[in-house]
Amino acid sequence: MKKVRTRFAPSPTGYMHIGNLRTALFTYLIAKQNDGDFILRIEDTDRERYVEGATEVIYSTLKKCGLQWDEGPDIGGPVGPYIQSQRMGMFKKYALELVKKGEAYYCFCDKERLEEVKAIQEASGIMPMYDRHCRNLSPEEVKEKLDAGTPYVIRQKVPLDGEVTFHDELYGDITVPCSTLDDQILIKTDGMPTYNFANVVDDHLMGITHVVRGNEYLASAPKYELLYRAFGWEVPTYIHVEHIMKDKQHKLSKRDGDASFEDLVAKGYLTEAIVNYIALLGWAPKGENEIFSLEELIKEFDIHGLSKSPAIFDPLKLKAINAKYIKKLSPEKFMEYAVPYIRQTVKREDVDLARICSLLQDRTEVFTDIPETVDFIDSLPEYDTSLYCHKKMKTNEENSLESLKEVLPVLESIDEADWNEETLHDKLFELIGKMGVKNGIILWPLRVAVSGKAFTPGGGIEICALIGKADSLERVKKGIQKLS
RNA sequence: GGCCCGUUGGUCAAGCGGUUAAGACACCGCCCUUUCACGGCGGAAUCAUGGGUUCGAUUCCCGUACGGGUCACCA
Repeated sequence: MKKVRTRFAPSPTGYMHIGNLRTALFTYLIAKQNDGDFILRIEDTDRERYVEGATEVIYSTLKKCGLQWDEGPDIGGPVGPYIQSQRMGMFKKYALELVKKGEAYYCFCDKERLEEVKAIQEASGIMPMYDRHCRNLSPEEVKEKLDAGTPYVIRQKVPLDGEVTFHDELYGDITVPCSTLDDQILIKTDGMPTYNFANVVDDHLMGITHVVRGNEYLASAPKYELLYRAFGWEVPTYIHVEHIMKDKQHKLSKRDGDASFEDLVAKGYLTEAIVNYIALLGWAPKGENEIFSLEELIKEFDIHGLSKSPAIFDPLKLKAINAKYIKKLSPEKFMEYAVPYIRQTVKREDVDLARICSLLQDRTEVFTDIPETVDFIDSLPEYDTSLYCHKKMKTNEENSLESLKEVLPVLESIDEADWNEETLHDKLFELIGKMGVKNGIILWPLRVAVSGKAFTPGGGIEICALIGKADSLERVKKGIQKLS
């Protein structure tokens, strides 16, 4: 069997959209699970959209995600060049070949005429399409115009009737009447190929066997099919994947601020979690497990598990997956990631950062949540006394006040030198035992008093140990004062 | 508008003619626990709609509704 070769062909826009990254991932997975080659081709022919440094964004994102290519602009390969703008010269020859075969033709219509035709068609409610004015020019007429230097394009000669059937690995066979297909332009007036034409020729020349692309290209697939047939080339396997949506109506877009890989990294997500999650967008694994490393994805991925309806990007689910990856981090690695975030709000030097991290790791979903969850360490936030009321703990403002009044002398009695979790635990449980109450009656109010928050990393004991004796006492007193 | 594609629980989704209709996320309840969290266990679904085909349709066919894509000398 032929060696599998897949390609990722992004335009350098300076921005790696999640949908593109997912296409790259799927493309990579198909290559690797078949011991094939993954090729990177930069499609930079749109000069107007060209952004400085954009190619580097593509390189670095793919590398970070582990999608290493086997051939590409930077490492070369047997079918280069891999930057489309450097391939521009080679297309016209193929278009001319089609003209010779009667599968394409010269068109000398100028823009004005085309617009006129279009206007008339639109006015009469017909779908705008080239009226094939130049389709049947005689060889003499063509030669005459050519000799006169008339500007021209080369158009594909689509059959006037009948239908075309093309195959998509996901959708199966799709049949379309030829009458709905336009005689699309292959070579522009400037001699350069259009995207659709360059794509077909490049894929063939590069020996691409599988093409994964967005669903928006489904409509142009029949024209591709016709082009391949006209050349007599083997058609690659096409897999059209659905879009990634923000919600049922709207695509994930740049302006939402979470559409690109960089956005997600900035939001505190781990690369591995992002890759894992986007694999799950529109693809469902066979088993029940959803957590996969790249290696595991290569084994598990199956294009037939792809969904034919749009996938909606669910930030909540990404968070849950990210949390799982954070839990798997070694304590050292977690600390490396977390400390900069902790330091955004915790400036004091006398805190045990390692302890904060160990308390934080199991309850961190996204790193960017950290600054807010630890902001009480430096200073007690303003809080409402309703926090003291907890139905399950059976606490209310009255008994919380009682508890804090009992707790205060106990805390005061502990020596500065013995101020640690162990001693605090012993002393407080001694008190709990003496009072004959449930843990929560004492511990809940204490946690609220020293943190001013409903959710904290660690309980009252850990927090007291963290912020030290002086602050603990002060905050408990503040609590008593608020409740009195 | 023409052509193409899709429609399963609050959300994302398995499912490919006969199932107690997976799982995840969210939610609720319980349990555990040095209190919140984490973890564990449990809970909830007339498969968009109307017709067929079939002994039997979530699964196949047709229509309807709704949603998406596409109709450039852009990629």
